[in-house]
Amino acid sequence: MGKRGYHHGNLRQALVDAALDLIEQKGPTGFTLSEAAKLAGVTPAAVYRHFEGREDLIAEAARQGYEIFADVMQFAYDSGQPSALAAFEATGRAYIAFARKHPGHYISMFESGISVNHSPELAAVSSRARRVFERAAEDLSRHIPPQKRPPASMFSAHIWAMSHGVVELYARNSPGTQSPFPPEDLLESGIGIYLRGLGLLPPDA
Amino acid sequence: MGKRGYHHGNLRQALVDAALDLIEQKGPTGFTLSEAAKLAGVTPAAVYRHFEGREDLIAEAARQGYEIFADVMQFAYDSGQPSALAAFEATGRAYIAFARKHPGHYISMFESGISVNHSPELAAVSSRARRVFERAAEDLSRHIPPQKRPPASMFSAHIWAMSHGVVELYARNSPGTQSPFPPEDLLESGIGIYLRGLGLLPPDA
DNA sequence: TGTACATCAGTGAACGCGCGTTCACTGATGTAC
DNA sequence: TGTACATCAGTGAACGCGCGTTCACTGATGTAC
Repeated sequence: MGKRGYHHGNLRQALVDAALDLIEQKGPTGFTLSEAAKLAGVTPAAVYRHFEGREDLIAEAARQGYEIFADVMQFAYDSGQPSALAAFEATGRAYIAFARKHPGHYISMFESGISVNHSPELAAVSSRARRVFERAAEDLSRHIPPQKRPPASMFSAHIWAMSHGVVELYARNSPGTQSPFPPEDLLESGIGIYLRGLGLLPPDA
Repeated sequence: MGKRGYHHGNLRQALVDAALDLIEQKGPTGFTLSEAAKLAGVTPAAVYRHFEGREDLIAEAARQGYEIFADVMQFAYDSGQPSALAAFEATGRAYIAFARKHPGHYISMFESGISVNHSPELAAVSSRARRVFERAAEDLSRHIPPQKRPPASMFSAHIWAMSHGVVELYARNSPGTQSPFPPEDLLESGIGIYLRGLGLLPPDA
């Protein structure tokens, strides 16, 4: 199944890239199939050779995003081993690094309104990403005395929520508000305080 | 300047209410000026008697949202006095209660892409809301020994981020994901752990 | 190597649609006398 | 109280636009012989 040759070469991926560009620039609302086609140097009708339609194209952008996201998180997790704490903190940093480096993907995944159940592939890769996050939380929570240990999934939900909140509120200039601190620092210090609250960091580091 | 009488009575507010309904149901993307007019029982052109256009209508919905939001936060803050901790926790709870009770407003404010600088009124009321939040954080941070005290604005940014993240990720069914915990509990426990990390709650409550 | 043929990615024209916005108007309401 | 007039909220028709999508087609590419 050679993709080289033919008229365009690899229009499918070119369309995904165009969509990511547009979504990054103009938000999920501003993205139109026609414009993505134009950006890829092709007629709107050509899109239908590769995708079922507009939503399907966004879903593919999101899928590729989750794929990168899951890989990046997995790599961060692995590289922090064997320390549970280091692994956990690395996944936190990887989260925000991903959002910064791949804003088009991030928006497709979390702000485009696409359902994670759009396709089985999308559902699969999104839960792969979630599992990395949860595993990091589980490993770390083993260091907490059982009687005061919150469920690992709650733990990871807290961190995910704070990460996402930081990205949405402070890592974009959109709300017109200036972020008072660099998002990376904001998240890192927030997670630090949270982990201290769990007794996983010394009380006065 | 009597608003009663005339043809409709109070079309301006009816349009805002219609917009809020639509935004709540179909997201900021799904909202159209024409549909809002139809919902208010009026021709699209009539909207232009009261608003400059589509964006202006959304901005007014957001403005009313911030107004309610700031009031609610202020009330929560006041009713937690004189305890700084109680006041702080009350504003946290008020945040998520607002998001739950006024989803249309919440979306207009934070997800519609409207700039907080659309109008001076909008900018003013949004910073009023932020100030309540920051004041609660400042009061509370006075109980932290100065040398290990983070800036109050960072503190409030952490809490705001976690609150927003919980709302976006777990208080909507949109991503198809089931929330593993009620958002209220998730946020309350998250804030509790965070405050413990700051030494503002006993280590094993 | 050269020719005939099959494939199928991308074309270009067309469609119906709902959008936001404009404009001259109309007719219910409020007001002056 | 009644009549003439002014106001102006909402109408209805029209606009140009870009959207997503369809369809029969064409012509560059790859393949068989």
